Amino acid sequence: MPELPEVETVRRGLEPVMRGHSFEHILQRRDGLRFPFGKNFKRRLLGVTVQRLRRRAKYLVAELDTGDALVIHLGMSGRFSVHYNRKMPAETLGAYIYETGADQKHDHIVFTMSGGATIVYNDPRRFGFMQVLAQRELDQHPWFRALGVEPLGSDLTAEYLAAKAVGRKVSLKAFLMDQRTIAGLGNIYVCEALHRAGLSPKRSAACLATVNGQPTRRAIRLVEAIPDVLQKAVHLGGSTLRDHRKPDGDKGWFQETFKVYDRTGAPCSRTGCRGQVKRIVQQGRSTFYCSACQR
DNA sequence: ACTGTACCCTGTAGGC
DNA sequence: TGCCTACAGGGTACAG
Repeated sequence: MPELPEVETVRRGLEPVMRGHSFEHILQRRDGLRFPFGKNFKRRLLGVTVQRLRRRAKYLVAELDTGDALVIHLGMSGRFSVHYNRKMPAETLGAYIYETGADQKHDHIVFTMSGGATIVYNDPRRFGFMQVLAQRELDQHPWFRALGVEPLGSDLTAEYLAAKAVGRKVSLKAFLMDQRTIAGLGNIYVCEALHRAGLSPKRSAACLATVNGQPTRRAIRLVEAIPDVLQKAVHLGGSTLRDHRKPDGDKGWFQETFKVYDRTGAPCSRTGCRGQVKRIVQQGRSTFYCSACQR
């Protein structure tokens, strides 16, 4: 579900209720999600203060004053909701659910923070996961070790992409979906960025490699299109297809501006292009693109 | 080393 | 109404 813009939207919603506050109560309703939470999950959080909440790729990282970090991945259907103005001991979740009409069945974790906010993690498919890890081991942890550059920083350059693409026969779609290339892209934003860059998702990634030591125009177009589409999406609170919600419950609105994603059969929106959006399957996932203007 | 497929899990939409 | 299939924003294990 959540790609970089959705995770960043969640981070912005959680930060004000987590930063500077400690975990007062934790209701843990199962042993784990995709992976076990870990044996000392609650013990390493209770009474501990969150110093800051940052994002790396599609991970949320709550840095704690113990030197630990609560690391969270939302998988496909994970979402957080924040409830203010009511201090709710974890034991009273039943009452909370009754009051709010929340989905009890898939509410897996409830944090009650010292500042008074109640934070509920809901995840029907349970592809999400969270664990407490030592901050100093994060960089070498399998979840983080091989991640590529952040697309919104200054690290994403045509030269970087070109170097990564040398000799790669995989499709551009698969190349950009790979978190080792660029961290945080997913199906929606890869499709949208490729359309904006005018590149076919079927083309081999090697087409981005340098020619005579110079970055290709294709690589340059991509490193412009990717941050552009991500920034606009963050600005609109991400894309809500079904699950994604900001922690305050609002939807994201970027889906209203999709050029190709989930628009099979629609006329291509590029000025002067008379093509229409096609759907194909690559790596077992849908790809949406315009074969007329994406070459 | 690289590439593609199957799989984890639940819910929903669409065809019949 | 029900049943069936296909598909969904993610990542990983494995086979070739």
